[in-house]
Amino acid sequence: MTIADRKVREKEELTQQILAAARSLFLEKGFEKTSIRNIADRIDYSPGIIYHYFKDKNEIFHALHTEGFSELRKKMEVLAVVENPMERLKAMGKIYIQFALKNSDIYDLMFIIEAPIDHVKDSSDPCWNEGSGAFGALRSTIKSCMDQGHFEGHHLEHITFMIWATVHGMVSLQIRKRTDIITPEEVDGIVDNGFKAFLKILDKL
Amino acid sequence: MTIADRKVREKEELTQQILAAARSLFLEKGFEKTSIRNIADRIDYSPGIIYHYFKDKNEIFHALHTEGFSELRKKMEVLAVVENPMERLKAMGKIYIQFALKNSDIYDLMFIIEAPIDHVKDSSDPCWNEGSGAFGALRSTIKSCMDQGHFEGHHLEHITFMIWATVHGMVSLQIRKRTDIITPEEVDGIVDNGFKAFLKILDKL
DNA sequence: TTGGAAATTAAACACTGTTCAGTTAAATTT
DNA sequence: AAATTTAACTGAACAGTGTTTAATTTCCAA
Repeated sequence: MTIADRKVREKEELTQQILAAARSLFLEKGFEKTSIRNIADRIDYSPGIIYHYFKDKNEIFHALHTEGFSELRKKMEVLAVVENPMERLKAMGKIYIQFALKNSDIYDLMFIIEAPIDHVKDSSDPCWNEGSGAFGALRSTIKSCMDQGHFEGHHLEHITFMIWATVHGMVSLQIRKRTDIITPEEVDGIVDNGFKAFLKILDKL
Repeated sequence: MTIADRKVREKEELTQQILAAARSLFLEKGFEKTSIRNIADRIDYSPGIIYHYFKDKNEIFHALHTEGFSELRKKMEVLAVVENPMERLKAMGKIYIQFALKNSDIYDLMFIIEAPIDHVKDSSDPCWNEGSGAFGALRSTIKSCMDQGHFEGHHLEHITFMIWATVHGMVSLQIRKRTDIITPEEVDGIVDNGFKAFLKILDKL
């Protein structure tokens, strides 16, 4: 089986090469402007080969999308040590913002870009799971907050969505350069300051 | 001058024709998938002619972008009658959400799409003005709220950004189809419910 | 009617994602 | 060792994109 094994390994290696090239090109130029030919050029193969490893450009998108979620989840894992759910919630926001602004192109892929994202609707995607996913962690943290008496009178799903949306709104306005105008003087800190204002509000709930 | 006048009129008419075709195609297929040739086909001209009326595709984008802002401003104008600033703020949110969800492609253009939007950074764009723009209205309404004692301890710019981001976050997640997963059972009402939760919070501030 | 300016076109350029008939090389069978 | 099958890979092609430009048509003024 050594030959078959090697073949499998080689195939896996080329898959990874394609993804690595796609990822780096994507970080340089963005998803839209990264072409199949760009990727092929970088790994010294012809454009056609990529279609033997991925159905189309969107499948590459999907692979990077999944990568992004598992990275975000990894960053969230360290928060397991924070016992106080309210403190944990705040820390999650901070980490989320950090992740989004430091990996804005991947965040773009995950939450902003429009794409034939059938798989995004796939609820079985692990990133959404209660146990393993980043969003499950958010929901269950907020649940714990409610168990402690916070967010009284609120529906779990609604408040979860609202909190997510607030943080997403801030970072996505920043990423898509819509913050420059409302506060032309202090663009850099606007997300941080907006988040601080949000925390001040959450503290009262 | 009648001939020169007619020429000017004709030129203006073709400009409007191009914009009308672009707008309708754009609403059908989205900005990215609307091509210069599509627009030219629809008005029975050759593709080249468009470049005599607009510098490039982005200038068409710009024109529609500006249109969108003046429409939003128009919808906001009716709120001048609402005396209570807190009530006015809530009504603004409702109208903003309505506008975004009913004109999601234009909203896309205004706040989500990535584009060489040099003009978006142009702070002189009337849509941002204190007096005439939609954002000025938001800011000054929140200022009035603060004058009445709301949002105590908050910085005007920060709370304005945060409130805007919250509403933007909700509609943009909806528009880009990221809501299906967190609440697969109730997608339709999630923005409304999230907004209601937000209002409940604002009421306490 | 003619000359020139303005409006419009057609063709080209360099790209894009994707497909597919071939070539090439390697593995299996005879 | 030779023949055959299988898989990997290529390169050219297709239909599309935004944009430029040389040529053409249209139209008005002298």
